[in-house]
Amino acid sequence: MTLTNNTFIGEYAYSLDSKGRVNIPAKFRQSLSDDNEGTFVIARGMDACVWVYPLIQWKDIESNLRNLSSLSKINRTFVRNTARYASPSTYDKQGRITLTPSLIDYANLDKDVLIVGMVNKIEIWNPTRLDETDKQNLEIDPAAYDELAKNIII
Amino acid sequence: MTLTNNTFIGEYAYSLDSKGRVNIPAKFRQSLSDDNEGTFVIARGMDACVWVYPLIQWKDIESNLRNLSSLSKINRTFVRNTARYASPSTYDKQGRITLTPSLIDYANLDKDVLIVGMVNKIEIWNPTRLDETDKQNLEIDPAAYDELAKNIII
DNA sequence: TAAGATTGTGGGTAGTTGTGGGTAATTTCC
DNA sequence: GGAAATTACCCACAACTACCCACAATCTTA
Repeated sequence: MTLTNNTFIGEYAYSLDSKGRVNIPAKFRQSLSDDNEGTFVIARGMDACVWVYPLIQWKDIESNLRNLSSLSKINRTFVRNTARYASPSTYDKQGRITLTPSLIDYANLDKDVLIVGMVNKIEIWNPTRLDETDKQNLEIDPAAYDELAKNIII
Repeated sequence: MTLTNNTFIGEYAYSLDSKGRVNIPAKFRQSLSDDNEGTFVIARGMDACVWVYPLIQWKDIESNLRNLSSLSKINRTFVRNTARYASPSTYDKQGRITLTPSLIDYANLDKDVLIVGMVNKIEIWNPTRLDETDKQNLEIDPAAYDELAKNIII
C-alpha cells in the first residue's frame, strides 16, 4: 500500500554491495510518481548520511537555490555545498541506485546500511553513525522539542 | 452500531500469530471511512505500545512533517524520530494487519495482545506492560488532572 | 431453537523483493 | 587508436510477503 506520492516513511536494513549499489525499498519505489522517471538525486546530508531526493523534489530545491543571490557570502557557500556533491542516479531493473565513492566516504558507509524514510526524502546511514547521532540528539533542548510537538498533534 | 467515522473506543483481547499479524476488531474496521482504503499506519507509541492510525489521520501528521525545513537540526531529529518507525499496513481479507518485527520488539508483544481504542487511534499492548503502566500512572500529579479539567468537559 | 452469517485464527502457495555475480557497452587514459 | 577501467544492463536464486482457503467459535435472525 502506498501513501502519498513521493513520500517515504519507515526504516530498512539493507546492504551496500561491492559495486556501490543499494536497494531502494520496494515501498519507496512504489510511492514514486512517474514524472521522476525512476531517478533520484543523491547528495550530502546535513548529518553524516546520504540524502536521496526524488528527481522532482530536487528540481524544487534547485529553483530555490536559484533564487539565492550570490552577493551574500553565506548564500554562495550554501549553494556551493549543496550543489557540489549532488548527482542524479537512476535505479536499475532490480531497484538499486549506485552511490558515488565520494558520498560513500562522506557518510562512512560499510556493507550494512540503514535506509530511513524522511517523508520528502530518504536517508542512507551507517547504523553506528546513526546511533551516535541519536545519542547526541538526546541533549537537544527539550523545550524546543515540546514547542514542535505542540503544533503537531500526534 | 458505529459512532463517528474513524473513531475507536473499547478494549479487545486478541492474539498475534506467528507471522506477526493481529486482527483489527470488526467494530474498528466498520468505523473506518472509505478514503482510508483499508489502510493503517503503525508506529511507535510514546508508551511501550504500538500506535495504529487510520491512513487519513496519518496523512495529516505527514503533511505537518513535510513543512519542517531540514536546515534546522531539531527539525531533522523530530522528522526522523517520527517517520522512522512508521509503516503503512493494509488489512487482509480476514481483517488483519501485519506488524513489523521492530515494532513487535519495541512494544514487547507476545501471543496475547490487548487492543485499546484511543478515539483517534488504536493502541496495541502487551497486557503485562499495560498493567505496569497503569500502576505508575496512579501516582500522577492531581494538579495535572486539574489542569486538564480546564480543557475538557467530562 | 435452529440455520445462517460473521468473526477470529491458523496455515499453504505463488508472486515479489533483496542480493550476488556475469557480460556487454561505454568511458578514460596513455 | 587501442588497452584498461568503469559503468550499465541482464540473469539467477533464496528469502520473504501478500493473497487465498479452511475451520471453529460466536453472534444474528427468522
